[in-house]
Amino acid sequence: MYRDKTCGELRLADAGQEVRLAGWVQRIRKMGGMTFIDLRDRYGITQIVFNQEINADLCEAANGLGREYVVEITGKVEERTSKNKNIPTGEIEIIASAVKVLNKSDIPPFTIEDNTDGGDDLRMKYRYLDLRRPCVRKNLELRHRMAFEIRRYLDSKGFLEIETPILVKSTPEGARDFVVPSRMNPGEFYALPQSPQLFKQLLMVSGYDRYFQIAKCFRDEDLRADRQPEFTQVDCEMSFVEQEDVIQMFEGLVKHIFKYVKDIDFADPFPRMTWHDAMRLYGSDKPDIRFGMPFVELTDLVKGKGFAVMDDAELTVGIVANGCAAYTRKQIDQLTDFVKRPQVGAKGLVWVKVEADGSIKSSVGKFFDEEQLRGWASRMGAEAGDLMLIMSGEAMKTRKQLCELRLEMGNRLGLRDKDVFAPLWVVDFPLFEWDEETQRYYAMHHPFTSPNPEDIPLLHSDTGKVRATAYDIVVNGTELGGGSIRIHDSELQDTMFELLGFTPERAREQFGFLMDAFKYGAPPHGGLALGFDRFVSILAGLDTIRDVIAFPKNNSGRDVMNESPSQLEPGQLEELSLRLDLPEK
RNA sequence: GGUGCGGUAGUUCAGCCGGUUAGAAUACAGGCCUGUCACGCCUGGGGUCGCGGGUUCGAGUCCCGUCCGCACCGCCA
Repeated sequence: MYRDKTCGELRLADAGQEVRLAGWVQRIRKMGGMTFIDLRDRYGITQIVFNQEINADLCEAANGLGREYVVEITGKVEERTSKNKNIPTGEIEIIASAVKVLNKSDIPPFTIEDNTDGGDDLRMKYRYLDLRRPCVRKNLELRHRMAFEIRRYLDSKGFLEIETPILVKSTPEGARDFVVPSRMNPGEFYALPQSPQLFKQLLMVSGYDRYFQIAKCFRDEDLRADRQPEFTQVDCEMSFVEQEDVIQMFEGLVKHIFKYVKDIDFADPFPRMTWHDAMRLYGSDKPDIRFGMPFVELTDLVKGKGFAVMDDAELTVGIVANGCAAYTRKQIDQLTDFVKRPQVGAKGLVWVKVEADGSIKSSVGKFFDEEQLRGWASRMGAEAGDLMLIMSGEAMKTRKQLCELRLEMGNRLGLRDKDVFAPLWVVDFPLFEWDEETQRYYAMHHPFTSPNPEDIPLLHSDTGKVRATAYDIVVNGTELGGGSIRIHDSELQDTMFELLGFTPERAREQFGFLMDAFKYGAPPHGGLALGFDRFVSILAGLDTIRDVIAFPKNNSGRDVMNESPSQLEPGQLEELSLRLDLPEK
């Protein structure tokens, strides 16, 4: 052993002990006659002292150390004469009697501390150094503790963790697959799983009525701050359950983890909102309900007054920003620019101020008289000092645009506190989504999602209206997870495939094994998957999941540390019977 | 595929309306300093201004292209 204590554990009570520590040199402070070294490991920092008068050679050796050298220190724990209250070991220091350099280090390209001088790009290139920083380490520690506690909790509820394959069959539905060529089966490919969906349903057929897995999933789509091509889900499935049972079970898990990590108690059940209400009131299927500012529709009030924008619009809808009537022209212009950005894509923004003295000012005074505008204010509940922000256009688009504006106003008004958590179940999702381009229905969730039993008669007559037995759990505007009750009846499954435009042959080719399995006594079942990376990042108060993943990919799906993806040797391609056909540059 | 922002010292950045030898902080090296803990003070080294082309008497600065990074839209059942 190179050490008998860590750099984080020694306290005043240990004074007098002879100890051996090992770690990295965080910082050297040379005072002339004496030298201080901050020695760092995973557990903390301990100050080592060298004194010219006591041991000149040793002090000289300490002066020769550099940042991030790996050293073994032997010495005696002593009470400090001047204590440092900022660190747990700040009451003691080690009077060194021996120093052994276990390894030297080049000068690191950035400083190894929470307030590093390194940019994101550089930190990713030297991720192994970045991971030495306490704030990054804490995120991975949190991730570990959450994974551990989720396993413990689900185990206590009788769930079995069962691993499912990583090399699976490619399916055309859903996200793009990552594919892996099969050497032994030339011209054929595996896919990496987008989720263990089909396997967990098969496990239900097999009678493993409570399954879970902390599973790596893969999707070959473009990245975002909260989207990586490989990510982790807490994937679960239960048999003999209805929607309510699944919601109860995983609300329990989420509450437990909030209590465990944050010591937050949610006394009441999480609120629930239908998908329809979420879209109507917040313009999003994952509303951030840390703050109000719900949408209020004005379509009927604004038509026929000669304002073409609103006359022609399918929907006119607004929000009230409390206390923002004092916004300057410049501030309102900023909001207008915000919604006109290509990412939001609105044509413009109508505003109405109810001034502090009760008078009305607006950008549409030419078209609407004061009485009409007061009618808007009364419908929207705007009072003196409030600002109404109103948008018009095609219904779904306008809702999405106003949703962006609402979140922006939430940010501006400081209503999106990272330490406040507002979980929410969104239920009654539509089963199908119409796609204009291909002129067909797609499964909003996936093709195994069961319709709401009440809506089964509508399947053929009013397909778009059919509700799914599907539910999402949303926290602070982030989709934390989602699930559904699955179809366990092969006849209903056939109907689904038919409505989704699968020929029976194609359905059989893609999902034959599942359809076969369902012939042999499939129990009613359903489940849910939680985005584990997102869960950790929400609890860590981070905007990006990259900081809770040890070795994440960058914006272009590259690992800048090991420079993957990379080209193959020609021999490898040959072995796989593959030839490249790259476009000319 | 698209939009926006960025790329200047090891690092983080400043550099105006194009004009002398491209700066600061930090890191690094040397020196001084016996109670520091973001120690302090002095000195010093360090630049392919991402790359290519263009405009100009003159380009870090303007234009075009390209590469890279970040955020977002599309995409993500």
